[in-house]
Amino acid sequence: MAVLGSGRGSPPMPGGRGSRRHDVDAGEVLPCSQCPVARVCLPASIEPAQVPLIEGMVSRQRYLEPGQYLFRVGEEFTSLFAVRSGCLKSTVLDPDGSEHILNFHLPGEVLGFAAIYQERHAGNAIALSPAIVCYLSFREVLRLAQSFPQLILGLLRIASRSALYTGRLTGDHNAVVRVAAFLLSLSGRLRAQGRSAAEFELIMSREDIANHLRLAPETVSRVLTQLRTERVIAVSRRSVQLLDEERLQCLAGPMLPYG
Amino acid sequence: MAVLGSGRGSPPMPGGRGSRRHDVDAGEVLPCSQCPVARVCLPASIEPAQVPLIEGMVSRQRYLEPGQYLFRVGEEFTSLFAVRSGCLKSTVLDPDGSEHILNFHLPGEVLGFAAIYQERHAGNAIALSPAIVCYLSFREVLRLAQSFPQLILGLLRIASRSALYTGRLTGDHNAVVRVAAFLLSLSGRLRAQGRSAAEFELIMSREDIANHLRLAPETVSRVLTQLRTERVIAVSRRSVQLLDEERLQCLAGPMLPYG
DNA sequence: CGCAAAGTTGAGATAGGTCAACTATTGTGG
DNA sequence: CCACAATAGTTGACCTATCTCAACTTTGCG
Repeated sequence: MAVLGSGRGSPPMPGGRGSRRHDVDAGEVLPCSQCPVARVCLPASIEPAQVPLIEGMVSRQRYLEPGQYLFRVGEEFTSLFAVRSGCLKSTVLDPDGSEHILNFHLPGEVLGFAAIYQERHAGNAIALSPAIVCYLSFREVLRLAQSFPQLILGLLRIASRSALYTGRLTGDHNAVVRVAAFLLSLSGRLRAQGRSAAEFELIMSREDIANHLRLAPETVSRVLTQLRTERVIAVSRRSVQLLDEERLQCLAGPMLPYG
Repeated sequence: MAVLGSGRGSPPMPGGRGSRRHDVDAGEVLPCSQCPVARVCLPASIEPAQVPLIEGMVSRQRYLEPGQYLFRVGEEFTSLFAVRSGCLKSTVLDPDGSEHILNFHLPGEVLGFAAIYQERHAGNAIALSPAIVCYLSFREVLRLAQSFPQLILGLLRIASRSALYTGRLTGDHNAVVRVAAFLLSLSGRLRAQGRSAAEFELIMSREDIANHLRLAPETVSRVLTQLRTERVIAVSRRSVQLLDEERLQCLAGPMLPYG
């Protein structure tokens, strides 16, 4: 289980350099009192009295450096994970070896669901930036769920939402639509975190975006350039500004940003 | 919307005509004692004592004619559904109106999960053949889940499996791979039902297959023809025979059939 | 400074889509 | 029972979005 520790991650992953940079950028660390679990799982108002119980699920926290694996294909599934800060990507692995990025996970989001079915992780999860995650012991979650029906619902809702999102992603939309929808999705999720939604940094590489959207990196690049040319966005390297959100919405098709 | 209009269903829904043809073909009706819910939700051995409780979830059953809608986009979500016989397709609807077939549901499978998130159905579910489904009152399911932790796990596993499947579907595989994987998936699921896995009828139209696999119907047709030419399968209209399953596996990439 | 990684841009190749004609099957009504 | 119409599927020819390959630029960092 602790294969994870490896330096800073990936197989190729050329030793991440300086460990000095980490001032936990990537945004604020969510206070544990409104740990993702609580915020996400419990619809609307969560009674303060429940918080401690919720926190009972969090068996530990972990700090990840960029490129470090949170879990790997085939590992035993024992926990779900909630992102408190930073960003991760999670993948599924086709047995033919190719890896698809199913989703990027921002603070407040929960990952690991794909593993429930086979009780082993069906893909990898890798930090894209310095990140802090809570471990949610699945056994404990199930135990607590018996006392808190809301929790069951919450879990199912998360699972349902992600299935829905993935389903939509499946759609045969063209490159512009996909990229536009992706930008809006990111923007919306950042807004949900109370961060700037109109101007933000892409935490992931073009290649990751391309993989996620099932496009060639070159295509992503071209589309971004095109959008810039049309003054819909401003992009330079990883920083993005949405200039004409309405038009972007329009390009994306009225596709829902995330749910 | 619903450009899919399968003959006798669709939006206009011309009250099911001839109610004469139905001898409940489409295979056996599963005995309620091993209703999908039990089989699917409860891993491995289900204690006979639990069966009645499980059955407590089944608030009603319903018979559907081909083309009939089980639920429609936007309807309030109150139940999950378990297929006892026949076959259904379930879709998600992009707000731009296009409809994707997320999955086909054979006996023993459960549908409706995508609706949990928004508490309304995010797509349609339509019978492809005469079908019988159980209604699983979601409220009741949640209630029972408190007494039967296994049930929670079961539900999450189903949700997880379908997310996984959809995730894999997302992959950018070419037409041959997709069709091959699709045939194997069907075959495997039929086998799981104890039905013939090497020779079966496609219950869905080429158009539905194409939509599901995100291809043009013509492409599906061409691929099938190609596979026939290469003696990997025999097809004629809707009947399929897997002649060289090994080769088919190989074409599909070692992609897992369903889970 | 200089290399390595990331990103951009261009040109040509191609898988699959689109359009359209054609065939086969099924159901309908005389 | 036989046209006829409607639906489903097949096949071909062409078109286009995207991929691939490759050169080039920029950035980050030792």
